Order: sequence, then structure tokens, then C-alpha cells
Amino acid sequence: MADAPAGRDYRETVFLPDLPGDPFPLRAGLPKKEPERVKHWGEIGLYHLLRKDAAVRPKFVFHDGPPYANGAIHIGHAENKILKDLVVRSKQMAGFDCDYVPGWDCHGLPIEWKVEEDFRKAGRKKADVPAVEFRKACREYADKWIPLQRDEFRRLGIEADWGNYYTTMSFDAEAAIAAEFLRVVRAGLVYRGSKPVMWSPVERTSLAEAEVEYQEKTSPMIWVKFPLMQPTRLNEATEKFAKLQSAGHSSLSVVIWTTTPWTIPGNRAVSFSSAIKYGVYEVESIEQGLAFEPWVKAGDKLALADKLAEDVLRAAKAASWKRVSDFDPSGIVLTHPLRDWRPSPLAGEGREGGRSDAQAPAQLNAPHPPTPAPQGGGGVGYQFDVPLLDGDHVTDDAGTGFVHTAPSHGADDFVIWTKHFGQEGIPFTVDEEGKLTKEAPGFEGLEIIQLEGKNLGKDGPANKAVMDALIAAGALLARGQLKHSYPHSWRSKAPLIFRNTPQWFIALDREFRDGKTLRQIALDEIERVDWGQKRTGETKDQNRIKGMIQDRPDWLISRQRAWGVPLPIFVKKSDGSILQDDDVDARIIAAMKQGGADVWWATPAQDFLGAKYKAEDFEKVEDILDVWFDSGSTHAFVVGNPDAPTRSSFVNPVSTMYLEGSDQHRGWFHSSLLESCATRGRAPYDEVATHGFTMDEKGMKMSKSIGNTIEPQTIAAQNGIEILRLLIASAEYGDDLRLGKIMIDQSGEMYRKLRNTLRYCLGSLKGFEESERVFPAPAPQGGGGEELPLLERWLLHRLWQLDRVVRQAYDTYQFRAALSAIVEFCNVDLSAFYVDVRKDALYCDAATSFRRRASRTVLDETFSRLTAWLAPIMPFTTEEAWLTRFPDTLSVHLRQFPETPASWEDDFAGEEVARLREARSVVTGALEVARREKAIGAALEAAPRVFVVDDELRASLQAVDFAELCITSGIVIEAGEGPADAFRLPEVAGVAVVVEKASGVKCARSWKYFDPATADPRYPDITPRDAEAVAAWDAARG
RNA sequence: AGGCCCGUAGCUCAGUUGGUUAGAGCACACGCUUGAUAAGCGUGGGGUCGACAGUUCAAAUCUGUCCGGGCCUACCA
Repeated sequence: MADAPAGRDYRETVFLPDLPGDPFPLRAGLPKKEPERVKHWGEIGLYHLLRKDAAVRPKFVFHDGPPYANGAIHIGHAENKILKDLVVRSKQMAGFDCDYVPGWDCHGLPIEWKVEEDFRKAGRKKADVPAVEFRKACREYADKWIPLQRDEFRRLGIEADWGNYYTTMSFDAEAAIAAEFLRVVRAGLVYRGSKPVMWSPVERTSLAEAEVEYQEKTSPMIWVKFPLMQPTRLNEATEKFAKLQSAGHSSLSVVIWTTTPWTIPGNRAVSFSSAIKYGVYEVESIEQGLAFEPWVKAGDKLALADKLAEDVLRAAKAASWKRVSDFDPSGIVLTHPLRDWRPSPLAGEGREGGRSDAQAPAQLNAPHPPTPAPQGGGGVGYQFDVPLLDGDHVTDDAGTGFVHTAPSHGADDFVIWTKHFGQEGIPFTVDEEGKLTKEAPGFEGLEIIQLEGKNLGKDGPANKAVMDALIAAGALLARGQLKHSYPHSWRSKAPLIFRNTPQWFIALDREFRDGKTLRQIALDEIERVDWGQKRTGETKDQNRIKGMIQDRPDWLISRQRAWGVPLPIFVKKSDGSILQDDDVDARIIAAMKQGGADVWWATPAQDFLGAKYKAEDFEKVEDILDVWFDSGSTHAFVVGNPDAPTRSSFVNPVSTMYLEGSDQHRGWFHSSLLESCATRGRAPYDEVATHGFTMDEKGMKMSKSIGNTIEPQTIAAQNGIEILRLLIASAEYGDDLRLGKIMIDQSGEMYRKLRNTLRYCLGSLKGFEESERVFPAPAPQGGGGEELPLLERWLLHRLWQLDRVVRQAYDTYQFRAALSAIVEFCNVDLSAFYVDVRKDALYCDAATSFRRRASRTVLDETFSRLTAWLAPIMPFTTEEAWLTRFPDTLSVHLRQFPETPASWEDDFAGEEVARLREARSVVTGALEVARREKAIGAALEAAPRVFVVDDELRASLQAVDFAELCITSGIVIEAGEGPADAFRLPEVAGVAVVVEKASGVKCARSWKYFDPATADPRYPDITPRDAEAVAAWDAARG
């Protein structure tokens, strides 16, 4: 077959999609362009334009959870802020006014540590720095980080009110937080209790867990007998005791084991586990030939865990024994081993029985619940019941199976005690120097740890004194020494103790509002709020927070630290009550607004108390609030409350949303919920969304020590942040997000596809003007009296479908659903089908061709929607594409998602094209075979014969230019099964294809094969269609 | 150690109330095109749905156990 004679080069007459100067190159250069764009948005004041534009729209309040103002941002921050940006931008474009006020959390220990370290380097101890000076340094430290983090967030493309952010340390915020706390006080929920904390006697301070390190230490270990309570009083134990007595067990003792003898005076209970089997063991004989006389005696009856009995009895130097019965500890009451002990006259002089009245805060020691009265006898203060409590923390791995429980001196001990008896009855046996107090009668003033001299940090006299007392009381069964891991101070390396200290709490189970407790209100609100059900259809986040609120203890809100908002209250020395006086409160809040929380330390108490009260009658609380109370209060001063919103855009919102990492179930979601329920009786949010954590490519957590971290700054510099945004948008962010080279590369590929699609639209729409449009945007058909081609009707139908999918996806925060629908549309519908088919018309038709105009009109609608739908995800690239096409507009981000006319819905076109594409797949399959056999190269070299069994389908194929759809130069549609060796696809029944080469000559312009006899004599080497186009082109050129 | 959650092709993900040979996009391989060209089109390979056991006529889907991973149990945010 001969080509037309070499003649004119028609290339210049073809409407190729290249753009002059290539303003939108495929190679995006994002790392360089993105920062310029950020700067530009700042310069045009985009955020304020958005606000102005949206002022009359319905309000959607997005409340930003504040990151901590410390350090550079990491990938977790990036994921968090980008997801927030996706919400804010998509809500904004969906027709809401979505004001995004970013914030920072500023108080707290991490900054306090840093600042403390700085002072230490300068040779000053924290204790020597005045509170106000120290706090000033903390404030400056936080202030230094905020602008740095802010600029990093902006680099991520986050559109927010960066010039007007909030912090928890602004004077207004500090005053607001204090005021919030006073509201909780007024609700009657704040009380003083106590809790054991890690305490360093050497440094006279409490420590956070992160300030603790574990080192080897040798401690004494003792086995102590707790005798059964004698049945002198009527209580639950009596009946049980009677049974034991009748079994001959009245002299039975329960044995505990401990490495801290000094905590025995603080003992208030013994814990056991109902999962452990216990027995009563009677000692039969004692080891002979010992250098000392063991304390254990033949005939002693001891209750022990069966698994540990032998170890204990051997330690006690028993030679033989027998197990006489089972032992069920539940409901039994013991007596304290020192009940009948009397100190030697020297040590115990003047201390009568009963409890000391020198308790740390006077009113703290409520009567001991199980035993209000001493039992008489000669003791000095240990005449109380020691109940046996069932606890999960008890194991039979070591010890005796019974655990000495001193609620002042251990976390487990405290928990099990408060679970049974609440805050009451917990003694303050140790003072801040680590000396035993009057509440440890007989041991007052004894040091647990030596505070001075050569032996600083070694055991003080307390342990020995207690052991001596136990021996004197006949309560010691055995003792020894144990080398074990023990908590020490990170700084001083001195050993630590658990010490009960007075603390402030918010009560969860106190009725206060319509007879409901804070816990009940919070649980009710959890039911009201959407915890992602709308997005995932699942209730797992709701279940998670519900479980936490159900199980949690009272909120411990006081901290013995410096960098925070104080608990701005005065306690009456006479009765321990909190002073509640509106005038006093108003003076405190007003002063804080003026001078920040510092005024609490800098101002004499009398100034706040005014004339009505005397400062000496009150204790001024100098603890600071848990920083979670700070961030839990942000809603009050950022979003405001119904009576006092902070901005007009926060009035009457359709919804208020919080979006944070799933760890915030116990953090911000949690504290905000409790705070707001305590002060307002409702949750501060209507919707809560959570996201998972960023992992490395293997799904392992990122850590600097492993070296598998990926920094957002690196991605921004190497790939462009848009790649990360795309990656996040395409992930199921409720789960953990994997991040590695493969995912980033994949995201880069997706980016190129989308960018190239936009680029192709830009090129194809070159010079497109309104006059060329075949219908006004909202109208589907008509235009020049010609009916829109099926292909264009179908594309509009697809846009209509996508519109619904995308809006629905954004509405429910399913970004990946929106993105994958768009990407699939770009790949499958646009690139592989529509554009591939329409290239011929777009390139080669005359400019006036209705087909070409229709295509360009529809592509214009496509471009309009793609740029809008993708704008939340790819703010940089959509802006670039939009401004390339419309350089006179301000920003793509001032647009909304375009309305898509309902009339674009066209089920006929949708189904018809689906059928045609199915038949087309048989043709392309056949062409592939022909190609492999080298019969053809390009599809245009073929003119297949298509055999169709079904009349209806055949009619459909004949109703359109099926060759055009298959991009072949010709096609023949025939009825019937076709030859046996024709190409068929198993999934497309009744269609067979025989590939034949196209006849005629190859058009020099459109490369189609055609019959040269039909050619326009002026242009013999091109098809008549091309001739028409070239004629028009030539005419326009003159 | 407990509480909660996750585990479908190399990657990101779909898989309605259990019901044909488990899908998509990307990546990969091969081919075509050279007028989207550091692009575009086509064809193809690839999964015992983390493992095991059970319920059922039937399990990716329901139950249990285990394995791997994550978050939370902090005077960390």
C-alpha cells in the first residue's frame, strides 16, 4: 500500500496540545515552587479573602488541637495538620465558612526540664530561681518555638489564620484556664485527697516517671506474720473466723514479704488473688545446728500460696511441715503485726495509742473505714483492722502469694485501697525529707534514706527500727537481703520512695448537675457525639473513650511544678474548705488577664483576699494545674461558648469538630470532654475524628534510635509536600500510616498522572472561549441545534456521578474515596478512553467542528471540576493549573465545588457507553494479537470486522462511529457468530473480531487510512475531513 | 502484663446482611505509538484474604486460639 506522495507537512495545522512556553510542565519542580506559592498566598492575604468570601455561609467550626511548642515538627505533626487541612479546605469549598485558628500548648514538664537544664548550665539550681523568673524563661522558650513550627506548618500548605494563633500561655488564656478551674470548683467537684508519688527525699521533690531510672540496689527483705483478727467485734470476718477456729486455726498468721520494711507502719491491708491457691501450713520441726535461733516455732500455722510455701518455710528455717488445709482468704480480716507492740521507753515516750493528730493537712485523715475504734490492749497506734483484699496485681511468682499493702507507698497499693475505701484512711507516714512522721507511731523522725554525709543515699535507720519492732512483737518470720532493680533519681542517682502527698482531684462520681455525676454526663455526651461512625460506620472510637471514662479514677489535677496555671484557690485553715467568693475570684482573674498567671506568685495573698478575709487564715495553694486541664479548656477561650463565642464564625455552628491522633482518647478528647461537661454539661465537640500513627515501610514505629524516621522537611525538599499530601489523602488514615520510599514513589506516580491530566486539559483547552462552548454551563444539550455526541453525554454523566461520589466522600471525611474515584476517572475514563478516542477530533477537526467544540466544552467542565475537587488535597498544583488557565483570577481556593446540573445525569449514555466499551475490549484484544503477529503496528492500520450476535448490541455499535471508538481506520459490523478462528473474549459473549488491514492510503495529517478517491483535489494526501480543517486554517492565515 | 485496634496481590486500598473462577488503581514484564513523548495506549503475570482450629451445604466475611504490628495504661504532650 502506497502512502500519498510526499507533499506538504501538515503538522502546523494540527491542534496539538502543547502550550507556548510550557507554563505547566510535567516536571513540576515542587520543592522550589511550593515555598514561593506559600509566600504568594500570604501576600494576597488568602486566608482573609476566604473569610470575607464565606462570611455569610453556614459555620463549620474546626478546633485545632494544640501541638506542644517544643522542637521541630515531625512526620506525625505533618499527618495531623494535613488531615486537618483536608477537612478545612473541603468544608470551605463545600459551602461552609470554616475558620481555622491554629494553636500551641505551652505549659508543662518538657519545657520546664529544658529551662531547668539551661539554668543549671548557668550554675543556678531551680530551687534558687524565683518562680516568676523561672516562668519567664519557660515562656521565652515556648515563644521561640512557635514561629518556627508555624512556618513549618505553612510549608505543608496548611491554610489557617497563622497571624492570629492561640496559645495556652497568653495572659488571656491563662486567665481563662484559671476561670474554668474556678467554675469546676463552683460545681462542687474539686476536693483534696492524696496519692503516692515517686519522691526523692534527697532532692525533696516529686519526680515524673521520665525522671526515674532503675539501678541495682541491695535491700533487706522480710517475711512478716499478720495474725488473724481476734473475734472481739462483730463484722463479716467473725463467722469466717469462727470456722477457722473450729478447725483449730485460731493462731493462724498470713505471711507477707517485702523489701521495704519502713512501709510496714503504713500497712493497711494485705492483698491476695482469687486466682491463686492457698493452704494452711503447720511447722513440724526447725532446722538444727543454726548459729542463731530462728523465729519460727514448731506448731506455727502459716497461710501461704501453695506454689511458694516451700520457699518461704525454708527461708524461715523450718525443717519439716505439713499442709493441714486449704485457705480461702476472701472476707478475712487480719491485725497489724505491730498492734500490741510498744516501743522501748526511750523511743516511744509520750505517744499514746490512737492516731496522731499531727497529720500533714489537718483534715485529711478521715477515720479508718474498717475499724473506727482501737481494740484496747497496749499498742501505740496500730490497732486497726487489716482487711484481705482481692487484687489482680498479686501473683505467685515471688514472695508468699500475699502482698503487703501500704496505700501511701505504692501504685498498686493505692489503687486497690481506693477501690475499696476511697481516699479515706490513707496515712501520711513519710514527710518530704523521707522521715517517718507521727502517723508511724514509734518511728517518728527516722530517716528512710540518709540525707547527708558519707552515706548519703544509703538506707537510713527506719528499716532497722521497724525490723527490730517486728522482732519485738514476734511478728517477724524471717529476713534476708535482696539485690534488685530499684528506682533512682535521674539527676542525683539517689534512691526514691513512694510517698503519699496531698493532691487536688476532680470528682467523677459526685452528683452535681441535675443529680448527675460528671462521669454520667460525659458518658451521655459520648453517645451524642459522632466518633467517626459517619465515616467508617464503626463505633470503635466511641467504645474506646467510653471504656476509658467508665473505668478512670478521679481526675488528679494538681502538680508540684512551676510552669503552668496555678490552682487559684485559698483553703481555710480552720476547716479545709475552699474559699468561694465572687469578689476574690474576680480579682484573681482580672489580675491574670493583666499580668498572666505569674501574678499568683508575685502578688501577696492579701491583695486577692481583700478586706473581707485575713491572709493568715488561709493556705494559698501553689500547685499548678495538670497541663491537660489547660488544653481541655481551649474550647472555652478559642471557640468560646454559646454565650461568648470568640469570633463571629464560631456562632451557631452546624458542627464542631476535633481531629487528632488516636492517642488523644486519653488526652485532649478526654480532658476536653471532662472539662466541658464539668463546666457546661456538654461535650465541646459534635464530631471527633482520629487518625493512626506514622510507621516505617515495614509497619514498625519510627524512632530516632532505630534510624527509620522520615522527616516532612526531607520529603518537602526532595519530592515536594504535595506528594506527602497525596499519600496521606490516599491512605486509610484511621489506621496506622506506613511511610517509606516505595509509598512515596507510588504517590509521586499518582501525582504525575493527575498533573499530566490537568496539563492535557490545559493544552486541549488552549484558546477556548465562551463562544465556542456548545451549551451554557448548566444546560446539557442543544447548542447550535446539534445534539451532543454520545461520548460527551457520557462524560457529563460521569462527571455527574463523580460529583456525587466526591461530595459524599468529602462530607464524611473519606478523602481516599474521593481521591481514588478521581484518579480512576483520570486513568480509566479520561486517559485510556475518552481522550484517546477524542484526540483525533481535538487535533484534526476544524476549529468550528461541533464535535471538537463539544469535546472542548466538556473538557472545560472537567477541568473546572478536577481543579476544585483536588484543591483540598493538592492546593499547590491545582492553584498552579488554575492560574495558568485563568491568570486574572486570585486563587482556585476561593472557588467552591462547582454545581453539577442534575440534567447531566444520563443513564442511557452511561449504559450505552459501557456496552460499547465492552465490545471495544474485544477489538483491542484482537488488535493486540495482530500486533504480536506483526500484522499491524498502530491501531489505525487496521479495519476489523466485528461479528455481533445480539441485535440490540449490533444496533448500538452501528449507531455510533465504532471505528472512531476503537481508533481504527475503518470497521465493519456484521451479524452472526463470525468465523471459528475469530478473536473472542470469554467475558464478552456473542462478539467476535477478525482483524483486517485498513485499505487505502495513510492520511498525511490524521494518519488514518482512507480511500484517496474521496480526497479533496486541493489536498489529495489527506482525508476530506482534514482537507476541510486545513482549508479553514489556510483561510484564517489568509 | 492488661484494655482497645490493625493484618486482602510488590504498594495503597474495594470487597453490602457469609453465596459464582476475590476486584481496582499504581508498580512490574512484554508489545505498540513517537502529535500528552522524562508522556500516551494495549496485553499479561501476580493473592491457600497473617496462621491454625471450629460453626455452616457454603467463610476474606461468624467464633476461638495463636503469630506479627500499633495505640493506651506517665507530675509526657
